[in-house]
Amino acid sequence: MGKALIFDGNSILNRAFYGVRPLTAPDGTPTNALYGFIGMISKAISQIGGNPTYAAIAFDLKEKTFRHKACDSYKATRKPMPEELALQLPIAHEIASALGLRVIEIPGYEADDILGTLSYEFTKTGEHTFIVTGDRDSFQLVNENVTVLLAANDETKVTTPKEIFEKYGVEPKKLIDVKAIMGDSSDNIAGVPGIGEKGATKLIAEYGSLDGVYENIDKITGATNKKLIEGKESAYTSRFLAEIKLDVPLDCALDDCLYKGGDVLKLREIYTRLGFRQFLEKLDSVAPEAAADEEFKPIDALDANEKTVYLHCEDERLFVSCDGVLYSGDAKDIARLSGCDSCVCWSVKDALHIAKRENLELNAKLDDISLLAYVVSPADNGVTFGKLALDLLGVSASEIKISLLPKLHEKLLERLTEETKRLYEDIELPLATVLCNMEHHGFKVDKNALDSFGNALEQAISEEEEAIYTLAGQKFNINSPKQLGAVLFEDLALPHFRKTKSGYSTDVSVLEKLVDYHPIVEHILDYRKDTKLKNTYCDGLGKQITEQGKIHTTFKQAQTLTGRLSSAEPNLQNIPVRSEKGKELRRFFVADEGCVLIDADYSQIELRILAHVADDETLINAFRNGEDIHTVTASQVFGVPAEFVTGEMRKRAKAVNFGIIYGIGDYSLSQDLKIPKKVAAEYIKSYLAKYSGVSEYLEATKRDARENGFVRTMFGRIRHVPEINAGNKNLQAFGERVAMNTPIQGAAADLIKIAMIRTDKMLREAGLKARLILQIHDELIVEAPIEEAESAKEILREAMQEAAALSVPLQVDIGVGKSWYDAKD
DNA sequence: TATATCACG
DNA sequence: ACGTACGTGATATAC
Repeated sequence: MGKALIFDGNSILNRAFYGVRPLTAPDGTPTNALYGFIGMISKAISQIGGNPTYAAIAFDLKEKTFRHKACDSYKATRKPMPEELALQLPIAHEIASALGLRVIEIPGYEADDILGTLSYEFTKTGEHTFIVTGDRDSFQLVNENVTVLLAANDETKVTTPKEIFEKYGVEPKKLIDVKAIMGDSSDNIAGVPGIGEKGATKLIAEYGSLDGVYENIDKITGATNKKLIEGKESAYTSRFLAEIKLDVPLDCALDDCLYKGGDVLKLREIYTRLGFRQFLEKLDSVAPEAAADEEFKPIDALDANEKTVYLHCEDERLFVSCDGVLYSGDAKDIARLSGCDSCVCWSVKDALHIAKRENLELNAKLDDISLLAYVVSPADNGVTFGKLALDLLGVSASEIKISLLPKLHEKLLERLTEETKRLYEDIELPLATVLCNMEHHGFKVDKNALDSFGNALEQAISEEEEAIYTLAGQKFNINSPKQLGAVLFEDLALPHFRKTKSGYSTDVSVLEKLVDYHPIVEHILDYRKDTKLKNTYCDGLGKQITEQGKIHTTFKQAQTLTGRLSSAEPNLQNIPVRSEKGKELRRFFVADEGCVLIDADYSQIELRILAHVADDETLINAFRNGEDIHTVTASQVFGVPAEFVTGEMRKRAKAVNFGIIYGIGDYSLSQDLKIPKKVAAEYIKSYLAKYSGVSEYLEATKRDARENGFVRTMFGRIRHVPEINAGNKNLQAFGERVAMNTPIQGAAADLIKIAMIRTDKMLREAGLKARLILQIHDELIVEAPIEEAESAKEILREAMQEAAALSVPLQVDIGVGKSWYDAKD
């Protein structure tokens, strides 16, 4: 017996639209529904074991406001399709067809009726039919030859007659009669008013059908009887509407639905247009294109003198394109590039690292393609070659192809605006050199002390383990949220406050609520803290210490959506500080011999930027007068003079200030402060009333984002916010928060980058050996020979404080010490 | 590979 | 009725 696979096109496209986060093609077309659509179709094909004999997809035609028999209110109340989805509908047709599905639309009939008819016809030819849909209407079609695959967000659930009987208590065909009585508001089927799913199911299970119910109407008593009699006409109309037709006049022969596989060329074209890299790569693996590997000449043959060269460095290898000819060589061959006029790199920082190691200077004018791409449009999870090649050139590539660098460079220059050009030239590009030096310099760490701290933790962890096992009365893996959840919420029967998609939540906020219920909880919290410190910091960092006793992080400069740097392998931007025990780790981050560390951080940088960009009088005055900002906010929000602000009021005001920066919500503020949502909402309202400049600014920013599709920092950095115009309400709300937060967080990121470039420059010009070694978003660390400490400190202060002239002063707090712990006070 | 958790600003 | 603050990276377990 062969297999026939048929899809409810509108239904799965709709599911995909609401289930997949917003995505857009390079030209701005929304593509999220298409992305999910393709995924569901491929998944269904593989789920039925591949190679169906027949494959088709049914769509509703647009003008389906009536259904065969006059019923003019039918679906009249349905909301119109959101524009973002409507735009994707014709492309879905195109894709379905390219995937090898026969597309069927019949005027006057719904997709359901087409599916019904097809399954009926396929059953006659001896096929087993699989119907893929997102809603349950098709369940009435299920029988031993017809299976429904219900496409949920992530999984498809197979539905057989047996399962329907178990779940609904009637056989599939009887679902029509059930629906005739219970109705279906989403389909505007009235049913019998007053009887719902339970009652309808019971009636049909007992009397077999709608006719059976009315034949036995005398046996039915009470209110149900009355409702049934009054609703009889509606019930029969509803039954007509609920029954899927099996005799739709198809406009094609069954043989037209024979499945012959997808059209790879056509799919490649569509996926490229839409920016679907992953699907493209899958196509490539199925039907590899004759993409000839790049051929390289030995680099000895290169004469770069006064030329423009394109360079990519990969570990120890160099790849160069010059005059359209490709060369490859070793790190040492970077010398061959001296004398070139212009060196366009994928990553200037990588190139500088190699040059540094070879004790060479790259004198040419340098350009950085990844950074150009970053200022043009920062990407989710960072700028990568693959994404860029696809967006700009429509080429699918999983690794860097040197031959494409010239084209990418050209395309990016076309997209550069005056503002992003300045951001690139004045900030990102010069910063790359600074970061290279910081990474190369590294941070000295006392490995022995780190190890002994780790051993002490180990001791504590064992004791906590013991206590936990004893209190639980069993041994189990405390690190497994699943096992821990079972112990806490089943064996010990503690109340669970929250669930994750895979079970009970066991995170701190939950555990903290449980400490008074059982002594085990305290131990688990300690165990969590200590294993985190041991695994991530003692052991994790320990592995990264070089023979020279230093740790060299890698700063990713084209990674975040806001313009911040990120630090990885290891991450030195999340070394503990909030807890006393964790903070101890900073004692092991030390200055080199004869040196001290100078640690400087901006005070309230984001609120100061908010004051400036929002031009809020109250906020500006508070900063100009050097007042404590959280106290001022408390005084405003709670309507009391500053001298009457209590510690608790200040704490709450501080949370409100954070909330404003993040794009506030009453629920989250209430969670944070452990106060009722209503009270939190009042705080916010009160804040926005007092800080009218901020309020107006936030509204204007959201409006701009909706109109332009992106937001911008005062230094010209942009971030696209497609979410703000999404169909999904939660996503829209997220888009609004992003729109409010990014200009602030982003400007702070821009500002400290400027400060870093200035610090580096000023230290060098002063002839000092002191150097920047670390950045943690609003904090800079310089390592300086002891005798330079004072001058380096003043340079750092000036570089940071005068990085930009805002309408409020920038305040920098500085400490000096032998270790990071000592330097931060 | 994805999820849960937790470290930071 | 639902879901809930912005931005990251590392580690563990479990699929």
